[in-house]
Amino acid sequence: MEQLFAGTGLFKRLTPAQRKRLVGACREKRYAKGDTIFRAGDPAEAVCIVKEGRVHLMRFLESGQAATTCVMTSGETFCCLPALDRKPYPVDAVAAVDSTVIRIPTSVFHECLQENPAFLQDSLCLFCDRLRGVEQRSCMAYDSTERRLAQALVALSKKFGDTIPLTKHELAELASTTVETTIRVLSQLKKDGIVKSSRGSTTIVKSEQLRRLAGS
Amino acid sequence: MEQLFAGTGLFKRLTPAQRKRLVGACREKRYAKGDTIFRAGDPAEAVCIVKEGRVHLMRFLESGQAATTCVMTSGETFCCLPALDRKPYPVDAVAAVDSTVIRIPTSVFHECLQENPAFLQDSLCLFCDRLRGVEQRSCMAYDSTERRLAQALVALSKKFGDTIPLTKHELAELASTTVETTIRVLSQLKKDGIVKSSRGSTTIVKSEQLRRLAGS
DNA sequence: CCGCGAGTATGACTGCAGTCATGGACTGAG
DNA sequence: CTCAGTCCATGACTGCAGTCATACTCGCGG
Repeated sequence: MEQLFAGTGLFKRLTPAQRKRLVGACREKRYAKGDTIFRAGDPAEAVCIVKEGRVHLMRFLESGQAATTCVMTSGETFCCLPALDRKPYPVDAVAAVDSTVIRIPTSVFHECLQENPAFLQDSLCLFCDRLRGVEQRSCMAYDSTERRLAQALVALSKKFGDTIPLTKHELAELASTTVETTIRVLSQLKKDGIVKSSRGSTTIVKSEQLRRLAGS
Repeated sequence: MEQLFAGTGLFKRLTPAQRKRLVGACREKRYAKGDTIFRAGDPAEAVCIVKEGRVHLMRFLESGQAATTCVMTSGETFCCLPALDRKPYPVDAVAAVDSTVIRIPTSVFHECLQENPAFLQDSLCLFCDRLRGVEQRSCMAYDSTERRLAQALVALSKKFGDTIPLTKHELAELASTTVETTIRVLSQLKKDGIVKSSRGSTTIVKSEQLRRLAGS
């Protein structure tokens, strides 16, 4: 448990006492595949760390379709934003597979923030990065679906390596498109020898070419 | 000059000494319509405040077309992000009309940040808001152009009031669409009595209905 | 006064990707 | 084994919005 906090960059400058306090306060919880961990609009009760499994952060668009904004895997922290500004969660969090999540009460997190300027500064840095990332990605929305899919695959390969264990449906939600279009694009990429794909997973074969499709 | 800093929420908890230092360090500069203030990728030399005029922050998409991400008017501060993380500007800044801009050297801004935790905290808050805003808007990309335009108009009316002094071309760049489509949509809205429009400006007539089109 | 450029407007055409429908393959439960 | 449910795949159709072409109006400079 301790090493979860040591490993996560955000927590690296906590004092030992603070770290201990966090560890003492946090609770572990299991979720079955498909379970909702929290919904957009819920009060932000906890900062979460994925201990094991995979959690998707998603928004539901006006059109009714779901869009996955972020895939969190083992060791990753999510929803520090609501903990920092004490506003409700902005997204839904759903367990994409059976998962274990560690929950740190917002209040404790917030206390540490108040008493530790170094932690405050690291949080600010994290947010600078996030902001750049989101602004970057928000342009990508106007690209072709092929490019969006390529970008999604490239991003995922940083987490999962060359074999990405997501269904076509999940890929579609990440690229904000439909399953059908996802399959059509992947079929084309397969013909070009850029990826392989099987039930529930997609494997990148020529990462260089894929990266080029994604555009930089 | 002083009141610019007092007015901007971000600077409200600077000490008098810090405020004086900022005022002493900053330089005023005039830009003609169309001038580039800085380009994406340039090192972040200054935090900017629009003293007078209108500045557009824009990105150039892979497709080559320009997208305006933000319209800054008198009194507004922009590009604190690069000042905070000391990375290059992420967007281009262009004077949309003849404008005067106050430039605060990044170094001074950064010094204040280091020595003043309250300022640090306010910066973090600002970024929380920005992050929520951008994430919100990034979903909007997948809406219809009509809704995007409606949202752009609603947002602009908060800065300019009911009459928005932008050309159709500028509106198009804000909604990430083309001039032609913008004109077509506005024509429809005009027929429905929701807006009026003339050369170089658009006036909102039925803001309630427009807001409904924008979706919440 | 004329010419030019910017802004606005409209029509015709096209293409990307979403929708709908159908069917096959695999997996797990009972 | 059977059945149901999920996942993958493909074809036919459609519509939104982008592209291209054209033209009118306004304002400014020479």
